[in-house]
Amino acid sequence: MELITIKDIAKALNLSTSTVSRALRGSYEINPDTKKLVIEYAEKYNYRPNPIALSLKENKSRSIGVIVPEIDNPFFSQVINGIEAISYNRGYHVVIFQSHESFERESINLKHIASRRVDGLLISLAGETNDISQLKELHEKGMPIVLFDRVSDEINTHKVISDNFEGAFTATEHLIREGRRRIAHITASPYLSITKERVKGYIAALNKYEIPVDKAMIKYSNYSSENMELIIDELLSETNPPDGILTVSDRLALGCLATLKTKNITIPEQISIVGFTNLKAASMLEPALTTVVQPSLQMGQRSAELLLDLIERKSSSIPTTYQTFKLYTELIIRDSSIVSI
Amino acid sequence: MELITIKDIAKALNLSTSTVSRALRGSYEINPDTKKLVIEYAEKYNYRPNPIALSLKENKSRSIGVIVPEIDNPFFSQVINGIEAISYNRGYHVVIFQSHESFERESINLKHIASRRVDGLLISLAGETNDISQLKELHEKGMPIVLFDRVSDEINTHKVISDNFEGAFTATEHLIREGRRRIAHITASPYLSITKERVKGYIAALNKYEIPVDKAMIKYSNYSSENMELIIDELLSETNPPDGILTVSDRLALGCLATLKTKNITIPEQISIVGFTNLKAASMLEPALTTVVQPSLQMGQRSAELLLDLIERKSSSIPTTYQTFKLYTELIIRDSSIVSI
DNA sequence: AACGTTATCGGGAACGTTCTCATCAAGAAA
DNA sequence: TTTCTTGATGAGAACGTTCCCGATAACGTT
Repeated sequence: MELITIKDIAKALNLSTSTVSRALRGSYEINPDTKKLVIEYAEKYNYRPNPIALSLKENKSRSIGVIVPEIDNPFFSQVINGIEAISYNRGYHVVIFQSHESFERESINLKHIASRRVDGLLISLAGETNDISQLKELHEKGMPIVLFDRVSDEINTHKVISDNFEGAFTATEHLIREGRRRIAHITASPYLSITKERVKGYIAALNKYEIPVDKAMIKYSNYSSENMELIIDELLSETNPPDGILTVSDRLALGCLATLKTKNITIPEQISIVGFTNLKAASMLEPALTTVVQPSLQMGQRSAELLLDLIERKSSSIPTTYQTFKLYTELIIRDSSIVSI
Repeated sequence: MELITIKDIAKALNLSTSTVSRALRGSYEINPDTKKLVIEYAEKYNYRPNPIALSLKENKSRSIGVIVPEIDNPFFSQVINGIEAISYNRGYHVVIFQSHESFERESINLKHIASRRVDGLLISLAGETNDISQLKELHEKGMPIVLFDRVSDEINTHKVISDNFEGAFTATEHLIREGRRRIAHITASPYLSITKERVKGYIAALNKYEIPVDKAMIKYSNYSSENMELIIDELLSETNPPDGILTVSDRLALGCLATLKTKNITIPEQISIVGFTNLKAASMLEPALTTVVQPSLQMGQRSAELLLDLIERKSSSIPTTYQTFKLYTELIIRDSSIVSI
């Protein structure tokens, strides 16, 4: 029932714990006979080293923490998939935390992590988060941290992001080339890096085609559906309503689509839509949704690799120069944005 | 930079570790002045108890392991969401493992978990898994385990499942009432409990309406899309091809829909479709997909509650009688299965 | 004056490992 | 013979806590 320990083996075999420990890890200075004896006994009674004792001794847990806004979100669950794959291969465990877009919740999670049950941290900032001093402090205390997707300039460490500017630019340009001139942009929390970068890409595309930028066409949304209803209403009641919408995130794209449908607005005829989303069902939506897809799996893999390198390098105290890795997005054009024929 | 320990405090304040420890946990037998001194010092230098040391001492980690086939799957990510919510509230951490439907991978994960870095285990079996002796052994060794969704009769512990029989029965009956008489069933691995129960529900519905059961209409699939292509081809090349399909799981429903579309088969006219899926986009698919939705979030919550109760009861060694909790499914009827008007 | 209380505190074992130092016998070199 | 290697093993500290036992002083009781 209970797991056997090195002490138990030592007692049973009339050896010292030192000898057993060495025999188990195949030290050369142990008599082959003794070694065999110990190993066979360990085998027989299914000895497993206690990872917690190891952790205490070596002051590391071989596990990493991951804080995401929402696990039940295709983008993030794909990222976590990537993280898990790499971590698994390198012998680390993945401990999941959700911030639910809440600063307070994120803060509490960080506190847990600060009492280092984990060797490193992978985090994508919550929508509410405007102050990352706690994260910085943790980093300064020596915790290896890699930020992904929703990052911050205020902290100097590795970051892995999508090329949000390019993605938004290309998507907006596509809408323009399809003849749209009044393009709205529904995006997430204004604090988020992804938001800022995408807004920039959106504006840059408008500028390139000399289309005036109208602040009223840029809407910041949290993720509730009532909110989406409100936003769409606002946009439609403009004297000059939009003929195209660029939407950010899986949830917003879906919400936007649903809301427009209830209002019997034809897509793409009346309004074209492009989403930033990793929905696998995007091609089978009605209408098939044009989307900017992000390399979510790769983002998870890359982030995990960087973090684990950081963790393992830390011990050898090689100084590191931090970098920001930008992954390419891809615009997949489908019915929701094809007007011209 | 480094975290401070009780020893550090003791040294700095010229006290013993015992006193510091007691002061920190507010023991009555400590002089209020001393207590105040210690607490202020701890506060100032941001003392955090080392959870690993606690774990070693108390022989528990305050974290639970979760093994799911695939985290990047709406159903499971919703379940994990529920698990995380409960665990968070009760002060436990969630460690994620994926089996990728592979028995070997599941087995390796179980091995990791066996060297108990976790206090309990939540698991949904892999599609390949036919032999759960390892899981049973782990359970017999005293590891609290709760199975969810994909369970097994061979192990006696708490289980949380959807009413798969009822779900499949209702869905099949719905197709029959819509006039379908030749109903195929595309399902998952034959080893899985969910598969067996749903097949039973499907057959029971056919029996009720005295429709003959044709083994050729029941297809077991893994999750690759080539496989789906093959299955659909087989079904269509029957002398008596199906006019309705009941599909299990998010992935299969989506794959089935996509494949039928490429073959230009009209839904629901030529073939009606009902999926077992938790896709949020189901209502916006083309056509809107009739689905049996499972209470995934609740399943996660319930499972976590049961497991944590088990863990905390274990210490007081109150004997437990194990139960299987069945959660209700809901059939949401949409365009993909409505023929009659 | 001898003893019991009470209030505070310290010593040290224990959790499971690893690792640094011994220790000790046997054989080799002087 | 004496000293030096070499091979094989054990003792014990350390990682950070908690907790069981004392220990010590300052009192109060007889």
